[in-house]
Amino acid sequence: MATGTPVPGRPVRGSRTGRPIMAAFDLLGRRWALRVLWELRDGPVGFRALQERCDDVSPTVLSARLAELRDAGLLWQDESKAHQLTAIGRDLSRSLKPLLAWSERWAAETSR
Amino acid sequence: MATGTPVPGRPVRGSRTGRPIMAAFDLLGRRWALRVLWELRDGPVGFRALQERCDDVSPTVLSARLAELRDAGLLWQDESKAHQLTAIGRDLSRSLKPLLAWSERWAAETSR
DNA sequence: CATAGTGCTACGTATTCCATAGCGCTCCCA
DNA sequence: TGGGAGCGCTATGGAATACGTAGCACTATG
Repeated sequence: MATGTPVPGRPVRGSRTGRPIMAAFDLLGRRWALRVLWELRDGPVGFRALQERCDDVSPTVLSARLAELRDAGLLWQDESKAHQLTAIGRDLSRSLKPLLAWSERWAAETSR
Repeated sequence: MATGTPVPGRPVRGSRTGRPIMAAFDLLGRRWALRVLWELRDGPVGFRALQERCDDVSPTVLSARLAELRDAGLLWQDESKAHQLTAIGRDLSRSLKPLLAWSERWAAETSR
């Protein structure tokens, strides 16, 4: 699984260029990846708690996403095995904030 | 396919709440969704051209993603069948800009 | 010990994605 | 007016991914 993790600088699934944004799209465009980052935005969370927050995602997939995001350097595990964001991971989390605001405009738009 | 499209205000795959951000995660967390929005950021593009820009994504998936994004109100087709962003779609595209900047910091971080 | 809780893996099934082929249509130019 | 080239998009079968359930190993607590 480690070698399949998208990382900037080398070709990824869906792009031969290795451009960072393409690696990001590959990494984040996998099921539950965005959600996991989102649920970790306020601090460390254990495996089962994280699973609950993600509407009981199957442990198989959660484990795979966590491993990928860890390999990509976005999160890590402390001594108590809890998962939490790294500095660059928190940075990404902040970069996703505009998405929250957008989604509410989208909701307003859609309900009209 | 139309009924499976995530839309804010009703339950989506991965969340019963229907909160807009969750619908967005479901919609955008599908393969090629982010990439398609990205490639449409500068104006209308035809089906085959879009396919090329997305590193020859299979037409099956491209067609599915386009239908979902269309149902979600993020893009539409003009008379010549070219696909382009709606106002709210362009808004989302702008909201993704911070992601580009982040991906470059990530690349710098990773190569060290 | 026993019980309960946590982190995570195994494994079989369901869903999604993918590659290739090709249909129907329009445009162009002989 | 017909033949070719381009377009948008769908059909189909096989490969990859996600899902759901069960359960193992470990720790803390009684």
